[in-house]
Order: sequence, then structure tokens, then C-alpha cells
Amino acid sequence: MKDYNTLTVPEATLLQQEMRKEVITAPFNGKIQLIAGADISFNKFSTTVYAGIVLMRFPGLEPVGYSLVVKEVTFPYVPGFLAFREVPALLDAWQQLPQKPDVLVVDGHGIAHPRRMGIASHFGVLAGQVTVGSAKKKLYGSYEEPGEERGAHTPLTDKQGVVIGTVLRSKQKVKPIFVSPGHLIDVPGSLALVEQCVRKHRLPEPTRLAHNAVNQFRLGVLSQGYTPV
DNA sequence: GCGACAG
DNA sequence: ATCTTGTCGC
Repeated sequence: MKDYNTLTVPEATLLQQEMRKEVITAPFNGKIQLIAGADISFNKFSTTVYAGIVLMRFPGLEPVGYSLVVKEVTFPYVPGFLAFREVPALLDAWQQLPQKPDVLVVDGHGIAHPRRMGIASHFGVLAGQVTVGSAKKKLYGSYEEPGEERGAHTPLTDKQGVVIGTVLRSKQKVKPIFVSPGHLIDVPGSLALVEQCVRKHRLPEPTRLAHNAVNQFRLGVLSQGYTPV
């Protein structure tokens, strides 16, 4: 794989324009028995990132194991280029998994991106895996505020009116989350998947647990490697 | 030129 | 993203 740390933003943009041709947003019909969530954590001003993927059964969502890894990253955080900071480390965590999930939920957007290449799509294309993006804030697109009741949702569209994701009120009286297809799944499918992963919190269990794990990992509570639950 | 701007 | 206390509402 290319060394993202030496890329310039213009070069990264060209890479995204090439990779967008590989993204597939078609209905996913396979059965899901294993699902996973991915996230990154790091100390402010540090180049060390703590990446993690948590495996869990579906639809029960019981944790199966945690894959944690540390990596040095110098590519800066630039809105629209998050993948160049986080994907390399996530791929390491991915390869460390003893078994791969049927779907991976990534903390960030999928095709709800200026060039349709959010981190979930980027990872999906490189790993050849089904991915879904679940973000806490909008990066790109227009939408109407969904109703205040749990489950209310509105479409997220691009400048031409094409639907690129869904704004979902995962819980009553919380800010909505942004769901979009990463790779090998469509908008309705990604929404249905995430809805089934929401329990008692605003964020779906896969990314919520992944966030908790990488944070504990960074703080020294959890250790590097794959750990079965 | 002025806003918007994942993590 | 991370830092960081008390405070408001369910």
C-alpha cells in the first residue's frame, strides 16, 4: 500500500478521484452473523494513533473480541481527507482479526463526501469489504432536520439532489447521526443496518464500543493485539 | 470574498 | 479528536 504520510493534499485528491470509480453502492443481501465497529483515538498534538476494531455477533451485538494497534501518522487532519490519517492504522487492526465480520461500521462518512470517498468508502474499497459510515456531524450535503422522535430520519442529498445518506434521530432528544453507504451496500441498507445496531445510546453499538476500546487502549487500560472477550 | 468544514 | 466542572433534564 502507498505511504499516505508522504502525500500532499492535491495528490490525495487525485487518489480519491481514482478510487471513487471503485465504490459500489448496490443492495446488500447477504446474511449478517458478525459485525464490527472501527475507530481511532490519539492525544492532542501527538502523531501516535491508537486504532481499534471490535468484533461482535449480530443481531445480538455481544462483543467477540478486540483488535488494537498503534501507529505513527503525520498526514494532518484536513476535512475531506480523514481516511489518509486513519485508514492505514485501521487496515493493520483489520489484518490482525482472526475472522472478518460481514459488515464493518466506521466512525465517519461513506459516500456522504465531496468526492464520494469518505473513510468508510475508502476502507471498503481497499479491503474489498462491506462498510457503512456513521458520523456524528455533517461533512457534506443538504438535509431537513428530522422529527424529534426516535427513528425519525430525512435524506442527505448532494448539490444535484442525489441521495447520499440519511440523517437519523437515533434517540429522542439527541442530535441526529449521519449514516451513509461505505462500499457494497446502498442507502436503505446502510440505514437499516445502523438502526439495528442502536440500543440505549445515540451511537450504534459497533462504533460506540470501538470508541470506548481505543480510548482505554490509549490510556493503558487495554493492550495491543487481538483479545477475545 | 464569505461560510462550511467527518475525526 | 482531546481537555475539562458543574449543571440541567429525563
